[in-house]
Amino acid sequence: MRRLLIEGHYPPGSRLVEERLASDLGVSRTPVRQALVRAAAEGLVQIFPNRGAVARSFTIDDLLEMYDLRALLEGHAAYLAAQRISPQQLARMEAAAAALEDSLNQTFARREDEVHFLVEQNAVFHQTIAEAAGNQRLIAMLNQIVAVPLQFRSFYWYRTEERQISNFFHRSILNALVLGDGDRARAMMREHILYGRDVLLQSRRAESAAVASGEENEP
Amino acid sequence: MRRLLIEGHYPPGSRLVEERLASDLGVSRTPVRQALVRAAAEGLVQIFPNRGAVARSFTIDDLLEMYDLRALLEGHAAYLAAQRISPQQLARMEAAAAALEDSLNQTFARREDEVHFLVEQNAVFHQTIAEAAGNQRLIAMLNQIVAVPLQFRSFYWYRTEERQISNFFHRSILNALVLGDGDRARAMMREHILYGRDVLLQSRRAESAAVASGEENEP
DNA sequence: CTTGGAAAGATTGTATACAATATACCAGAG
DNA sequence: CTCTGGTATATTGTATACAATCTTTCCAAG
Repeated sequence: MRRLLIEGHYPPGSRLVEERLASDLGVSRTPVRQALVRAAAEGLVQIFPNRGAVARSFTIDDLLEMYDLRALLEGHAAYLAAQRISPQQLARMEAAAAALEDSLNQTFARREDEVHFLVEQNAVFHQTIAEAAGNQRLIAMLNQIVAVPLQFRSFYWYRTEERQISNFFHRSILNALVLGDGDRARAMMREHILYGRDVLLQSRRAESAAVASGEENEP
Repeated sequence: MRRLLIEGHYPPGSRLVEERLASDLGVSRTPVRQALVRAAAEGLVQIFPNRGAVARSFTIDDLLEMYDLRALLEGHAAYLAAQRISPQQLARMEAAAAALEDSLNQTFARREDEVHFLVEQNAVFHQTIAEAAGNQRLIAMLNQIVAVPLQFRSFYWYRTEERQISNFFHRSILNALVLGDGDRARAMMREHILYGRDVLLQSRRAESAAVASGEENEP
């Protein structure tokens, strides 16, 4: 809920003074505090006793940790889904995969709209698998992990080549699920996520290097 | 923190009225609310908007879900630990395993003390592996999952045969870690946990049956 | 006897006030 | 000029008061 506000608006590492948040949101400190406690439990902010909260910043190691767990959990979800997924759920995934493919030939009014659409359809694809796995706690854990890198990975959706590879993985996973082959579904899902991780890290490293060198020789 | 209070004191499914908790703990509603929000984020209680919180009750299916995830996560932790564990950590695990073995021949003043000791040493063994895996988020996730069934599994520690088998698994895991064999460590950890699951479920089912049949033909 | 609805009671959600704690700033001594 | 100590300010932690919402009860009509 407040997650969206925190993710986008407040830069990582910045102090979150309760009174300021309260006036920003037009409420008093009480509900703000609750939201902070909750966000802290989800790992989005850190609360230091008597010293307030800061928007949690994520290092490269943090991202590695999260992607490692995501590969494990989503791989497992895909494995379980292969035995239990319903025709309706398969249809929804099929539609999402097709939408992601079609979008390569579509043109959007604004780049933001396009990214938003891609993130949305991708979420449908992955959430349907988690749902089909039929483990509520698994879903909850994935929600915690998947949400975090969203603030970074927008760039991911800008490059055509990565999108094509991503689409290919989606089709492979879908195919394995249709065949009920849990092992293949898991393997493909793992690769899909670890590939996404590598793209993200490559980009982050390039970014850091650009910043380090002064960031003025860019095209 | 409040977790301990909730686990032991308030029966699952009971309403947690804020004012009552406040007077029980000698504080006002404000900190109680925060604790409830936090506990809800951790899955220990459920909060229904405008209708208050209830101590979450866990069905057999919930336990199956948790053990499934625990096998996945701890198995993964054991796999990672095989490559990274330090001699100090191995020594700590060795000591815990030995303590669990020795306790079979020891006699305790009270049964409660014995169970407490066993749970403690077992926690050291498992937490050291999670720690050696070197993934903070993995540790956090395991803490959430492992804590919950503690309210049920005390019975587990009463039977000699199960304890011997559990000790055997501990030795197998330890041996695999010493050899740096991640695959074996993962396989043994998975079996260890799934065996624990089966024992727990068997007991729960027997319990339900006893309740259903009137619970008066018991020795 | 059952059912609909309104009022009373109980409980949660929010705002505000005050106390406790940490941080920043300034003065004075070394 | 630097370091130490104290005071002032800012911010968090808690308590209490009030508003919003839900639940229960009771009464009347069918």
